[in-house]
This record gives sequence, structure tokens and C-alpha cells, in this order.
Amino acid sequence: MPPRTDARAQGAYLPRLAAERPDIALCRASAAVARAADAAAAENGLGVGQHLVLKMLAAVGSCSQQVLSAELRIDRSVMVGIADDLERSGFVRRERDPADRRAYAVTITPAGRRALAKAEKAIPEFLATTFGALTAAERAQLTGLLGKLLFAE
Amino acid sequence: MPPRTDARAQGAYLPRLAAERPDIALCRASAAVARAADAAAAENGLGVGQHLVLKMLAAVGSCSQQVLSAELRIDRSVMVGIADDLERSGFVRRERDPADRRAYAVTITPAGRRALAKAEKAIPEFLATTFGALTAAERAQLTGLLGKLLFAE
DNA sequence: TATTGTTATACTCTATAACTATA
DNA sequence: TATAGTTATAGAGTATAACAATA
Repeated sequence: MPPRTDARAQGAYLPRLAAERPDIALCRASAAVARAADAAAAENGLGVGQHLVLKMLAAVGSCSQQVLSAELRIDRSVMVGIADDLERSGFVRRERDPADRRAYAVTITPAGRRALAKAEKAIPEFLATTFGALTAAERAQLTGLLGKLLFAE
Repeated sequence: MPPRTDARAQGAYLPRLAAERPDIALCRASAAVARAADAAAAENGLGVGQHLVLKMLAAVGSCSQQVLSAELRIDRSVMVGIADDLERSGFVRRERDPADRRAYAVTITPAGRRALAKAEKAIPEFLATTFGALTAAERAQLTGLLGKLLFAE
């Protein structure tokens, strides 16, 4: 990440830069949004990574940490800590997969589903606040453009 | 920043998430772009922060580190290192401001202008590569949306 | 030999506080 | 008392390598 900060002061030069450099605009916007996401996550007690893992587990039921890592593009070594935290909170169970005893079968618990539901309920308000400067149509447009950028073949 | 990695594997679940969550799409796209920017910066020997400072100095001629910090929203303590590197490369001079001897007057040198010109010349190709999945119109659209998001009153 | 989960480690970006010299 | 620059430090997020158990 470029060495930049969300300093308090509001410069007049940065907007000019951002207007001609999509990369700079993107990085700065991301920093602001990530900060807001962390703050929102802290409020409901579920870290961003934990939220993503629970959300995926709710969809697929149960899978290995390796699959979670690959699908969410979170490094294996990072996934360990996320799974640890979720397990400690009782949101997830870890059992050795009988079919491949190297792997864990990570399963979401009822408490995990409740925590996820609560966290999901806070999302619309978070989005409304963080992306409040954009209309719904613009938000969809932005998401579409970013998707194109991210998942281009 | 959320605990996520640009893992090599390409999951099928992340695109679904990104499609419904602009914040996630934004953070992931930013990580990829920042990585590309760092790689591009490393090639021409000018860090991203250094590039920004030189670019602003080329526009305003000379100013204090404090002004650079505020305008570019780079923390004071980070700006020290950037100015150190630029000075060591001979791209910038630091002289005490006679009017306020607490402050430096940071001035771009001819060598600094040459380095900036060279780095600027690499930008279009970097943008073409990094944002190649988007048309020029889409790129402008993206920049506009991000600007609105970043600098909303 | 390769893979899953794990641990340790290192590196970067960022944040904060303290110090100096000036104002 | 406040400000400009500096330094040191601590905390995140990320990346890498190595290890044990298993395949």
C-alpha cells in the first residue's frame, strides 16, 4: 500500500490528483471505506474476516480452511487466526474430516448463524453511511465497474 | 484494512460477495491496484509517495513539509522519510524557511523534475495495464464516482 | 512427493507520543 | 502555549518459510 494517511486536514491538491489518477482515487477511497468497515465490525463484535467466513459457511454449510482460504482469498496462515477466534466465540466447530484427516471440517453453529444474522442486519446502515454520497444507481454502477476490474478474464 | 490476501487461487465465491458488497469490491480492487502501482514505482525508482510529492512540488514550486502533508494527506512522520529519500537522490532541496525557521522550504531540483517527467511518462502504460479491463469511458466513470465518494461535502 | 493446518518471522503502512527548536 | 520537523515505537495486514501429520 502506498504510504498515505487519512490526515485530518483537507487539502485542495488531492482532489485534483484523484481526478486524473483512478489508481490514487481508488486507494484513498478504499482506505476510508476499510476504516469505516473496521469500525462497524468492532461495534457488533465480528471482525470483517470473521464475518466473511461465517457468511460463506452459512452458504456452503461446512468446508475446510483451505477452501475458505482459496474462495475468500485469505491466506491460510491468516485463516488460522480467524478460525481460532470464531471457535473461541462458539460460532464455529472444527472437526477432523474423516475422509482427509489433514483437513478440518469447519462448520457454522446456531450461535454462529445468529451472530451472522445480527452482523448482516447492520450492513445496510453501514453501506448507507459509507456510500451515502452516491445514489443507489451510482453505487450499483461502482460495484459493476469494480467487478469488471477485479474479475476480468 | 481487512485481513485479506491476494492469494493465487481464484475462488468462485468472492465475485458473488463483491457483486453485492461495494465495500468489499472496493478494498479488493484497491489492493490489486496498489500492488501494481508499487511494482510500477519500483521499476522507475520513484516510490509512490515520492512521486506524489515531486508532482505537487512541480506545481507549487516550493513549500513546507507540513503543507505537503496536509495537501497530500500523508502523515508528517511519514513525510520525513519521503523527503529524506528525495533529498538523498538529489531530487529535492531542503532549506530552512527564513520567515519561519521551524519549517523547511522543500524545493524540487532540475534532477527532480527530470525524474518526475520520466515517472509521469510511465503512467499511461501503467493505467492501461492496470485498468485495461475498463474502457476509457468506464475509467472516467469510475474516477468520477470515487471522487464523489471521497470528497463529498 | 504434495497438501492441510500451524507457527514463527519479517516487512510495510499506519498511529501515537515525545522531543527540539522555534514561534 | 502552539507549531514544524524529527524520532521511536507499537499496531495492524500481509508474505514467507518451515514444521508435523497425513495423503
